[in-house]
Amino acid sequence: MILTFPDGSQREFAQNSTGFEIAKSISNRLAKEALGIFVDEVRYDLSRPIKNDAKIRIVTFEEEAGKEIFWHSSAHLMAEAVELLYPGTKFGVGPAIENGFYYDMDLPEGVKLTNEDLPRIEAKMLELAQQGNTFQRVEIDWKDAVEFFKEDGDPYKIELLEGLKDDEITLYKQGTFTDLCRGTHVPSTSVIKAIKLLNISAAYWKGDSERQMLTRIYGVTFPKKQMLDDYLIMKEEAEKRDHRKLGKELELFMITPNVGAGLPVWLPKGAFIRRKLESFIKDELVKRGYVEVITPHIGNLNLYKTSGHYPYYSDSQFAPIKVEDEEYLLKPMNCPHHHQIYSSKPRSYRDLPLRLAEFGTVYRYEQSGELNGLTRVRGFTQDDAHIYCTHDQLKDEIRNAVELTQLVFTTFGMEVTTRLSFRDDKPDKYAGTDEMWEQSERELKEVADEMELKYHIGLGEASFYGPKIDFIVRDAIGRKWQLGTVQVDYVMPERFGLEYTGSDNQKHRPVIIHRAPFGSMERFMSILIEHFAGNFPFWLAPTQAMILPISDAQIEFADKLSKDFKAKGFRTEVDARSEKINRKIAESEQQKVPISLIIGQKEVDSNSVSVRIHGKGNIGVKSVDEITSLFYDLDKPESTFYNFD
RNA sequence: GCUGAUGUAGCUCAGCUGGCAGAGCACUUCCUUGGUAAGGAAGAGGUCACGGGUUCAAGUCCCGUCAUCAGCUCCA
Repeated sequence: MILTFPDGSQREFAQNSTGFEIAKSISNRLAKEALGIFVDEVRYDLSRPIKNDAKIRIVTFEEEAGKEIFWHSSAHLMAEAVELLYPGTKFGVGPAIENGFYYDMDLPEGVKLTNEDLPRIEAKMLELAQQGNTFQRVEIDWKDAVEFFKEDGDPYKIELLEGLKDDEITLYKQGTFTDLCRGTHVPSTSVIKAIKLLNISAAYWKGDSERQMLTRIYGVTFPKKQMLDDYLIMKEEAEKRDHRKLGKELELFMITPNVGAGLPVWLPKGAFIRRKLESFIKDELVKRGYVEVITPHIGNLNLYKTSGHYPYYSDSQFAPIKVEDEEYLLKPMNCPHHHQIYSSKPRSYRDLPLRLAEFGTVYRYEQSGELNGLTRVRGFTQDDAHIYCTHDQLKDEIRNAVELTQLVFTTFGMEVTTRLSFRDDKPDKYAGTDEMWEQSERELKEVADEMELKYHIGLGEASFYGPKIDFIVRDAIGRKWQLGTVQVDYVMPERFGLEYTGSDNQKHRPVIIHRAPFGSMERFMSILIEHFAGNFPFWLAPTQAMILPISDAQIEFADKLSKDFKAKGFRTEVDARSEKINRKIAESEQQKVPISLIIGQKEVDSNSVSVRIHGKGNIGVKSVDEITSLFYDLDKPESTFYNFD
């Protein structure tokens, strides 16, 4: 048979040659590193005979598919270890994930695992890996498979089989462990050289909170020990960026049960950065024709009954406040308030688009288990705006809103993924007519295509009143969070009876765009802190420069310098303690102050400063005029990534 | 909300099998006046998350509550 390689070259192989033999014929090294083989885009085990002419591609750990095979096989290995250590364990599913794998299992009565048990399982896995057991693929009848797992006493596998009646069933066997699995697997457990089990937690069977809670163990493995070491170092570095840790160290915010879970309190430095971000956006709003409004933190419950938020989201709202026969809700959304502003007077098509903006604080009763630093809270501020426009204006307005959101991410150099959040086929989740949905999804997609956004479509991710374009970022430890959002809404204009008078002197419904480039200030701050690892650029830093006199003799000069800088609008402090200069520098660096200005007698005599850039070091002496002009250059968003070289 | 772990000084953490509450950093005072990442000494600082229980005796064991962390479920 003729096999075609990825580079287009062809070679003849005996029929029923295996991937392993093919790899071996290329090089011994490839044979050692190969984990699987694509045969006409279908993944094969290396030991599986290839029957016909095909396009093939050998897979190693270097690529995603290789990692997937490797980690999925590792999940089987872990299951084998657990089954040996805790006989009677029943197994759910054990997939590869982005950075490793997990396996969900139902441990025998009375067995409770904690993180302390992980090294023991790791050791067992390593022992089994070293045995070099092969993964054997067994094709089997559906009935025989059910029979097998009945005997094995594993109800979860039988349930999985129920969903696979029409499929070809395969089992994989390595050592003493046999699993229902479609594969692919590594040739032998011996390729797994380094193992780290990361944590142990719980997960519902099939993700259904009504069903059995299973024990889930997460782990990661590598073909080389060094790769694990690198991974662990990276992970440690990432944890250092955690905004909860930095928020405390840099005194940015605090969360205390005395105020309430999920209700962050902003300390002076964090509040400063947040205000700075707000004014960054406000400058853009002026340029883009928005007008600012201010609305109260609570609103009549009827407002939310009209909008439909109340029935849809009553579970995640704070209970209504009853005052003199009226009920009020801590506002979970700003939109109904803004709609009142729209409808406060007759609107003409000449008034549109009307763009109402507000940093509006909203309150949602998130489940206690969901709360997480600043990324998931119960009170947060949206950089919200509602754009009321005509159909003709809609696409332009969506485009403008998306551009503003992109400006935010490019300014800070953040990597985002874009998702078109559309509805799924569960009609009770959504309001509005099919026509409205089809139209608004089409329009969103058209804009996304015209702007050449790279996006994926998230079915079922829409809000109840319309589809959205969401911008999603990752935090330091890889968790994904939605930040910016642009949403199309045909439903609220109906519900609130919003109208404008057209050029035809007839009444028409406007369309609404909900949009928030940062999303929530709290969540954005959390991501920003992690993104910069606390090293805020000059224009955002609460203290921009720390002035460090070497001895008491220079304090007077330092104070005068600081006063002059402050008069120019810069944020400088003087460290006048009787500490050695090394100490002062160390602390200024630890506080991640962008610039330290060291003042000795030489600098006083020559009206200059010795300049030290955070994370870079000493860049030499500059005159006071030079440093002032550098400060002016640095003090704007465009200088976020200023290069000091 | 669910499962599990954790909660000791402002911070980071030790405290064994129940027997006087500990360290480093930070803080205060004093000494030191220095050239690019932590000078020295002394002092002060605690309802061991909260509530209950067992015990002669509880930071330590048991129960409950709250909070935090990990994951699941949810997220306008």
